[in-house]
Amino acid sequence: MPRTAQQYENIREGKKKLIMRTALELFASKGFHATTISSIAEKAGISKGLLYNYFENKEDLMRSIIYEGLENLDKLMDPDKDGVLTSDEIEYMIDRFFALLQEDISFWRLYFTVFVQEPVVKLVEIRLVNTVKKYIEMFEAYFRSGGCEDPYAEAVLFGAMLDGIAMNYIANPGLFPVDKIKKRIIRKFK
Amino acid sequence: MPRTAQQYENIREGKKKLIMRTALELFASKGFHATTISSIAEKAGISKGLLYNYFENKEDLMRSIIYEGLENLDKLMDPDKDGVLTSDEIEYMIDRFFALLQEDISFWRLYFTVFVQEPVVKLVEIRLVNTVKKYIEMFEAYFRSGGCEDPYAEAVLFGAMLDGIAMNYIANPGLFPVDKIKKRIIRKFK
Amino acid sequence: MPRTAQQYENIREGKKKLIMRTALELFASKGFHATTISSIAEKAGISKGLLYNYFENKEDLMRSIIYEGLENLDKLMDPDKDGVLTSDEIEYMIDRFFALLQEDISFWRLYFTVFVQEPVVKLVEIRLVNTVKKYIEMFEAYFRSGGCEDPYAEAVLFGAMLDGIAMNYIANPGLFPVDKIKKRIIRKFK
Amino acid sequence: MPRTAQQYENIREGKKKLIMRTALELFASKGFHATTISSIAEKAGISKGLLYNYFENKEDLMRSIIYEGLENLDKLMDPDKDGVLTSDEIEYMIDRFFALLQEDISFWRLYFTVFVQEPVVKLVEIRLVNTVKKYIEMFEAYFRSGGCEDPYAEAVLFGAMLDGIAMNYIANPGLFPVDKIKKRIIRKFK
DNA sequence: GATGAATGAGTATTCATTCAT
DNA sequence: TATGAATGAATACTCATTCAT
Repeated sequence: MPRTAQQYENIREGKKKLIMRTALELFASKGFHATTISSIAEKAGISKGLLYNYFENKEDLMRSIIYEGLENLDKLMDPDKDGVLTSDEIEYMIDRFFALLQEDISFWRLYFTVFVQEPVVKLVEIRLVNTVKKYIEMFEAYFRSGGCEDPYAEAVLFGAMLDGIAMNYIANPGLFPVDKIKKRIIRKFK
Repeated sequence: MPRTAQQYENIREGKKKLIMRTALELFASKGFHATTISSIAEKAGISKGLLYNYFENKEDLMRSIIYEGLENLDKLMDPDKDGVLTSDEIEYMIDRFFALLQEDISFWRLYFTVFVQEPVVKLVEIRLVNTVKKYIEMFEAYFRSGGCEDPYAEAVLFGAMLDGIAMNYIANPGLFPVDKIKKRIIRKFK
Repeated sequence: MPRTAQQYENIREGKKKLIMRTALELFASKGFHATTISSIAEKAGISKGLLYNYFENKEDLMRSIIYEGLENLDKLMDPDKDGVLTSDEIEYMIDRFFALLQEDISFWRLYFTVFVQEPVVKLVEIRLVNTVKKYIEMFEAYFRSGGCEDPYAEAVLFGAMLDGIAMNYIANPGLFPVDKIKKRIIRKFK
Repeated sequence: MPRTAQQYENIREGKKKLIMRTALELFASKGFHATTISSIAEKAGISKGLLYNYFENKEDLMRSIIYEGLENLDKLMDPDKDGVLTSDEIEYMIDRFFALLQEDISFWRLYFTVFVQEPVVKLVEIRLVNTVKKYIEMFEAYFRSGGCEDPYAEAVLFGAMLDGIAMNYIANPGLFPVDKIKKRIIRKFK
């Protein structure tokens, strides 16, 4: 008597998450190329072969992780989904941004790995560019409504600053003065 | 025959520069792991074996490139070597920063590769942290002399912003509004 | 309940045939090694596990297919089972040979795969050699009764020719002039 | 002081031949898929890595072997290169055919492996079809000049017979009555 | 009988590095 | 100094087979 379809689905879902989480941590700490499939499997407590039951190959695994992360980002960062940020929403967003940064440093490390570095997976790059573009547009609208003279440049600068903060934070989480920086930003840009 | 020795030295120096320049471009465009020694040798027009006459191994080559880049950075960014930035000097520095960014995009790509991502070469990381620290200190002194209430946080924020700008620039050089951003920064921080 | 047992038996028999037929086609088109158990199961619409309820392993499946094919060959090619071919029987046999060739090209492809090439399954080879030997003996007796001076050589040549025809036919079924060849052979050897 | 270009060329040529000869024997006896790169390297007394200095991959190695074999066939089988066979030439050709068969049974085994079986290498197939076509045309011209009523069918039949003979020979070299068969063919077709 | 998740040994291929010339 | 043939350890990926359900 085989398992029911639902049972199989549950097994698959759990295992997939486990593999993705494990791989995320390793990719983030050692980099994509330096992380071996064997090490992922070992750390996840499964066989190498099983990994290929869930992901076509190493790149597919990487892509899946990034995609899921970007989806989470989308969900959490645009509260009312109207694409327009109020003054309170920008404060909330900055708050969420720092929270996410501290919650899941591994994802952000991977995010920058992809963003800056090697053309690891082209498909991811496209998705990434779109996400970035969407944020810039939201910021631009925000600064325009605030009467800024060059809202596009201000938006790009604001985005770059957030990137820079994230990057410096992940490079040295212990020494980075998160709270002070957060306050300064809110004061400066709200 | 001292001249002959000198000539040899010149040849060596020239070859070394050639290899480093070639490797820098490949590392920056394809990443450290994805760049093979063979491809460097081929692009530089030398044999694989010769490369090992000049560098101990692939990591040593990487490290040499980063070191040289950081030295150039040092030279160009602190004009009078007194570790103190005047208002004019900070404008000059910002100007130089953008100039360097546009002059040598490959180096910056590599810089971020190392900064954000994989612990490619530990020795480089130490050198990098020192450079960053020095800059932050200079910025801090500058903001303190300007009467800023929390000069350290402001310095970190300023540094992060420059990082973020550089990162976004190299991610998409054609679309990044360099000049507008430069103006805004000078106005904001001078 | 003997009927139920019989029904089970029928189900088993049907499934077994289904698997064998499916595997035959895949083995013939892609080769033994390049055909995966997964692909057989998928094409047959069953699970991988079930396949192992019917066959011990991949080789056993291969062997079963070849055995069954050779049995069919035996049945169809020696009408009166007396081991002696009359002139009419040889015409009938040639006719049957071409009919089988056209009916089941997949089996013949597999047959030659085993015959010529890799020692895929040793057990099959023995069975194969016996079948071939039996045919040669029949041919030899036929040519001897016809007064041929070297009936053994003639029989081997005749057998080789049939093999060669089959091989060329399966290599290029569309272009091979089956009917003309058949006529020529009957004229030549009857 | 590096070796001269000629020295390198000699080394490469010798090594390439060694690898091809070794691989031919293994491919022929065990089949393409069942032969591992490791086993080829080991038998040839070289490292696995070196093999990839000479051939792009396993398929490229296979293709190279078949190509070279077909070129040898071309050289040996059409003495005066005019594409026309005289009565003496066909006798010579048959003679050469049997000589080649006995000289290099490994190549023929491989030849049939490719001919009959798995679509190992598509490029080889095209080359093979062309070779076969050329022979058939030569035979057809020969039978036409001899006044045969259906020279094309006769040519195909003749080609098929040679194939069948080769196939039966390699399947069982010790038992196959080579000389008797050769005589019969010459008598029948000259 | 039937399922498909799980295993792990096996394989092709890559590439930094060495070294004889 | 310079070359490139040679090595071998490392790695992604495959697939026949098992087994809990």
